[in-house]
Amino acid sequence: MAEALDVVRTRSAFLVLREAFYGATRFEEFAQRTGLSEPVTAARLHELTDARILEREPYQEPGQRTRRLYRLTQKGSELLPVLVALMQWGDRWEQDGGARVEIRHHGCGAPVTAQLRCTEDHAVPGDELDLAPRGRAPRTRGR
Amino acid sequence: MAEALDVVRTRSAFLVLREAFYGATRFEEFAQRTGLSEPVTAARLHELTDARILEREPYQEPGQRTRRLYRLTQKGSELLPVLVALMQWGDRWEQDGGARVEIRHHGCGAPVTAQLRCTEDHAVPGDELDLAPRGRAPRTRGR
DNA sequence: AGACTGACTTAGGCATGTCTAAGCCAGGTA
DNA sequence: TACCTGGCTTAGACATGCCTAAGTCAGTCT
Repeated sequence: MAEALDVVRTRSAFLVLREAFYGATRFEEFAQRTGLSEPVTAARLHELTDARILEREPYQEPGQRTRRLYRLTQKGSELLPVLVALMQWGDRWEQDGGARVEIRHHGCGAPVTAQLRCTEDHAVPGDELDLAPRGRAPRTRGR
Repeated sequence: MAEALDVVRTRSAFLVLREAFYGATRFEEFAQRTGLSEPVTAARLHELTDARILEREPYQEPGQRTRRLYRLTQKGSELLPVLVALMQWGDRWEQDGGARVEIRHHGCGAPVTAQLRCTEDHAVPGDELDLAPRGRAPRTRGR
């Protein structure tokens, strides 16, 4: 899980990723929205691109020079449940201020949450979960 | 979401939290399993306790002095979907080595995943999601 | 009483993350 | 041609994260 951790570990990487999900594509968009300095923004965009979480593509607006935009790859998009789960938890438990983000199903408009399901499609509460790390006895946690 | 980020941000905090889910309760268990040094382990346990993600409780084994054990609070337990989503992504995309953790439904034995669902109980793929940030992130330069 | 042990704390140091300030470069505009 | 602008890179400094080594302290065992 080392790489997964790296992606979310630093504040800056997380913010860049979050803005990618919100729809940022240009360098300056990332820098402004995240509030990060330009060097850090550049470094994170490179790292995320190297990790194939973002990809770069040249584009050109009329009367403008060619530029590069950054967009999420498939691998990057699949981090969405992590982000959603984090936001959800923050909204529920964080003291200062309520929800900052609305997450809704585009089709039906209903709010979206990240939840645990088994492949038999049962909703799985925390105390019905077996977490079995390599080599150790399974333990049930929760509540 | 600042606090949610803090919880997962540093490597050490994440590892401590992960071991709490795996079932660690004693100081030395945390230190050994995470591989963190004692000072860092102590600092993270304190911070997580202050954040009410863990709670301490004195206990005593026969013939032993009283000790404290650390366990997840309700608030802490609800971080589980975040962890599961991260592990799942890591197992799917990480190069070196396959799945390190098995996550199963205790009742039926089926593997568990974190997935996005709306309150109408539709499974929500990434491209059917409306992410609408309410109010832009303030520029927080200078920490 | 004195040694032992688990659970920490303190001190000091290197590595990493982030910042500001300044510079560079390519392409379009005047 | 010279200038301007977006998109970076470089340099230097400070803050934080993590480490090792060593010390402290409360209770148990002999």
